[in-house]
Amino acid sequence: MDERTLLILGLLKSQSQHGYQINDFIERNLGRVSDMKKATAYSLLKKLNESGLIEATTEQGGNRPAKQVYSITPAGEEKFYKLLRMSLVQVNDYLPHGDIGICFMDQLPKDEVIGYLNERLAKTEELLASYEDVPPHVEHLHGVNLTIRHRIALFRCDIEWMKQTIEELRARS
Amino acid sequence: MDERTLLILGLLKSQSQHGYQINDFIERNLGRVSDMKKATAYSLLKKLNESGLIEATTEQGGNRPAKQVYSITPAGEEKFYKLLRMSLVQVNDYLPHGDIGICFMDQLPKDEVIGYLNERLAKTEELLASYEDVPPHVEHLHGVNLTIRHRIALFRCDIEWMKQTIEELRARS
DNA sequence: AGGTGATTAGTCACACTTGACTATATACGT
DNA sequence: ACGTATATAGTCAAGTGTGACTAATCACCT
Repeated sequence: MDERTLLILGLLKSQSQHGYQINDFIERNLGRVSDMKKATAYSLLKKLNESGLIEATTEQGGNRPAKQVYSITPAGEEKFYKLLRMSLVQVNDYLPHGDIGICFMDQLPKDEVIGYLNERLAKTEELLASYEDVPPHVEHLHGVNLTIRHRIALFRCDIEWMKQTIEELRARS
Repeated sequence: MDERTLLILGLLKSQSQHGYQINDFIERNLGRVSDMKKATAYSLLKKLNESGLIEATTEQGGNRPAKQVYSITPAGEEKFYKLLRMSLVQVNDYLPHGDIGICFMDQLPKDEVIGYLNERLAKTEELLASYEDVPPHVEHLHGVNLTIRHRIALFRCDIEWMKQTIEELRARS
């Protein structure tokens, strides 16, 4: 949740905006960095507002319904820097999602498992290709490009591991 | 949540046991594969019991309070195999935890960021070493060893990425 | 026989997250 | 002028996950 707070504060730091814009930006540009959903963003905005890290001004545009425009407060900026520093020193400890299945692989015939892993391997290679093809560029967020490289590296690592695992299974008596 | 169901069904498939044993086994042997907490395990057991995938028999031992012993049902075994197959073909899509901070790194002085990343690098190397040193061995769950290798590979990948990133930051005008 | 700490066994209130829903405004074709 | 599709802006019920708590038993010392 700290990560998500950091994200919202970071976006509001560069520009005041309302919930919709924030969610839109995340969906369009940061889908590879965060999977926060709209409803979560709104509820976080509400919480951050209540705790004084951001403040809302009601904007009346024509005869539209009123919208809230959120801006970061000084307290919010402080929190932003604190969370940013925390995030930068934080070790990534992966719990790869699919590894519980790997634990129980002996419950299926070896050849069937090899088939599934090959399927997974192919899908992962496709996904990797989609990252390699599209050179990303989020205007003022240079760091995003580094995260894309990060994920490419992780996919390659996963692919190597799968190949090695399949090889080893094949070699089993 | 499917992953967690798979884990519980898998453990009950090899042996009927109560909630405490399940949680204990996860904490002791599978801390590197799942981070499911005790309360979650109990609530899952309850749900799986209600939906007929497992069944509970009350065990009265001496004058202790009664405990529930859970066993997998035929429906549960079917579900187990279904989830296992799903898990094996499922692509891992990493959203590395710390990458939101990376996105905003330009908000801090370059040298400060390099300092933090070096700290993170050192911590990750330590963690990697702890995985490399202790040769793991979970008796009847041979697949666990493969997951350990998986995580070692991911740590190495992360380390490479950090080194590369730090290098690039250093090289910036 | 009494105290202390670990082990066994489990519950519960609370926080977080999201799918599905509401509702207005704007664009655009016909 | 009218439908209808899309963008804008947000809410809410329901599900998931867990820290903190309760409570009995056991091991061991003194």
